Amino acid sequence: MADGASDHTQSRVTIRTVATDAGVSVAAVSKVMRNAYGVSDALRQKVEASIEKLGYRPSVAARGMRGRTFTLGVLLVGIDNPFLPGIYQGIESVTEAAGYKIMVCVGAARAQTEAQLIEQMIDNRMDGLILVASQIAGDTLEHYARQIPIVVVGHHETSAVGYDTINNDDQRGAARVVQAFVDQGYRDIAFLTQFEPDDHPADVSPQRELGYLDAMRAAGLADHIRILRLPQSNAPREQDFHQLLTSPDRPRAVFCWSDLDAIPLLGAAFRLGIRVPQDLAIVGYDNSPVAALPMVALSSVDQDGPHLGRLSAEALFSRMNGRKVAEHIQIEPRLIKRGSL
Amino acid sequence: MADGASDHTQSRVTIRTVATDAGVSVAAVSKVMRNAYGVSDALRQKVEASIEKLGYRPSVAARGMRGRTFTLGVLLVGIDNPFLPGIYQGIESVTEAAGYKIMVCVGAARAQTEAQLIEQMIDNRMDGLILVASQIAGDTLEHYARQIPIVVVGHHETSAVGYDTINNDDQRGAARVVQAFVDQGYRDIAFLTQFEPDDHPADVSPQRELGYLDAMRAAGLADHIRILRLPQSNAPREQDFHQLLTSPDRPRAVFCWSDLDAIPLLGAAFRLGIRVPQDLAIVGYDNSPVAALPMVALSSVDQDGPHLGRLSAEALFSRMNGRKVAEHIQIEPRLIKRGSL
DNA sequence: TGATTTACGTAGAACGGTGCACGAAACGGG
DNA sequence: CCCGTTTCGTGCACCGTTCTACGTAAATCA
Repeated sequence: MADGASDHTQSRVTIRTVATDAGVSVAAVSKVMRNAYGVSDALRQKVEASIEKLGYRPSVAARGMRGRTFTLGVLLVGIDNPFLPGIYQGIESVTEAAGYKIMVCVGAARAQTEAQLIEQMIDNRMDGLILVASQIAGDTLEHYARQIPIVVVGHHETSAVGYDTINNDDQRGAARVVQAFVDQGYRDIAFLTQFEPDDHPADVSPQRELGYLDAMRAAGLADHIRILRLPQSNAPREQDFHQLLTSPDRPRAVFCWSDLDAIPLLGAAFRLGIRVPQDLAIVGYDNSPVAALPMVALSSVDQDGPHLGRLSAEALFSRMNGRKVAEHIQIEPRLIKRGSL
Repeated sequence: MADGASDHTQSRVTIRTVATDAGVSVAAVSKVMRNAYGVSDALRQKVEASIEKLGYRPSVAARGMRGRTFTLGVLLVGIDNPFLPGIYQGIESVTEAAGYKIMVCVGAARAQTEAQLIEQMIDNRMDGLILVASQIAGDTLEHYARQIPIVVVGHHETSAVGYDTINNDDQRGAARVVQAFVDQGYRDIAFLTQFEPDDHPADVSPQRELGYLDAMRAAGLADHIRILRLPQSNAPREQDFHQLLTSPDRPRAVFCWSDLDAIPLLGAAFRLGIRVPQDLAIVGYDNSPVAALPMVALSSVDQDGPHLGRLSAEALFSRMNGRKVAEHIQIEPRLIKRGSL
């Protein structure tokens, strides 16, 4: 445990330093910084000159104690999820234009860790929070939402009252996949997931499962419904896939809840010499960059991450500006067809 | 631009609330929190009971004004670089054990943006900084290092005095690749990069270039030295690759500065029907997860990101504990051979 | 037992900002 | 020319912690 402190005593330039240098009061400098009402041009220029000269930057921490930090917190599920960069980029484009900064916390897809990270961001006095694919339960979120404006992306809490949700329509996306399979003449279509729908019904995977079930029934394929539920894990699951693919009743087509599993599955098939799509058709979800590689050529549902990101940042701003009634937006997913289907 | 503030006036539980509730002074509560000297068991228990009851969490921002925040800042080049998750995980493993939190800023591989982000983290009163693959010039870093303890990963500033650097030995890694090519009988070995060595000689790519040059000369292949320098860009570069691969003097073997370019190059080759490795051998750097997919099977140099991460966090802690003399650590890279070579 | 430590708890001044309340000019209308 | 408005700048009380300095009571020693 680290305990001592080094002497990085570069005696920081504070608002007082600037005030002294410019020969005005501290309050005057503060006013200039916040461009508040009641500042003459002469004053403004004096102060700005001193700020420039001294290289003054206000302390976000200190500012946060009374005012706002102009910083938004973004909680990401993990750092290696291909679905995140697009969303992040969308968020950033909006926040940057608004002059807000972003601080990121990286979760571990465990609800308790994520709650800690949310608290950390609150304790760091962020002005608002965007939670991406968080697994936290709805009532916990309502609790935090009373303390800070929150927008959730990738989590379907449509009855949430204290915060907004932004999603692609996962049920519709799943339906699109089933439809595409059916159009190609497939009937034996399985759904692969690693989540129990009862645990976190608001998560994306159960939503996709629901969409799959409905679409299969609507297509008259209720008898062919088949859910392959892997044990939940972050570890590579080559064994599971190997077993699945070599089993005598291997499905003809598999819809994977995410590219995260679809791509390794494709890899396992490749290794076993199973031809895709002749012997096995696969479709994933999230349209990660890897899916687009020609040697992968995985069909996948695109969520338009940047759009989701932009919408969530905009929703957060409007909420920070006083909107009280919750918004629940869903955008249209799009199936990108490649060689695997 | 957002300007109003909502009424998230959940009147936060502060140290004063706790003090009143427990019937002690504010200072006493503070002492318990920091488990400082001079607290009786009775006092501690009273206070802890109140903390528990009220769900008190200290404000990091306020704490940062006088003491330490127990939070480290991590600056990442971008969010979609496959080389980052491993490093991040390594950092996290040691910071978590030490009871420190992490806040992340995501750069854009532009020096100016990154400088702003560093300032942002300083302004947010982080206790120390880990910069991953930052492109900031050495003297700028020295400047910031006077204000806050800094460790740099993935940037070879071996003469740095005010901060530490942790790297894999990129020159050696490159040499390993050349050696492996030579061992297989290749002579026409090109190096593919998108960076000018003069711009940022401390970056990893110029280091790998240097290692390539030395190794080629050492192997008596000075005449076969060939640097393919793409225009620097984040955009997909299918055209560049297409042109390179269809050119009459296409090299027999290509060592890519990073999997970031090696994988798309492999994709372009696949699309053109160029057999790998029969017609074209490719080796990358960073050993990203995608490289391990059987249909990709890209040979690549592994840096052991988690190890780099752990070392950097440890270096940061030791620096925060008062070490003044800079440390410059290099670990051994390892070539992972797969089908592409 | 009296003198000295030692242990414990508290007051209060920082830290670096914000923003309200106030006063002093400058302005303008009758 | 007087008085009510604006306009501009300042003083100061916060915000939620840390931490030094200090007072008091208990424990230790001679």
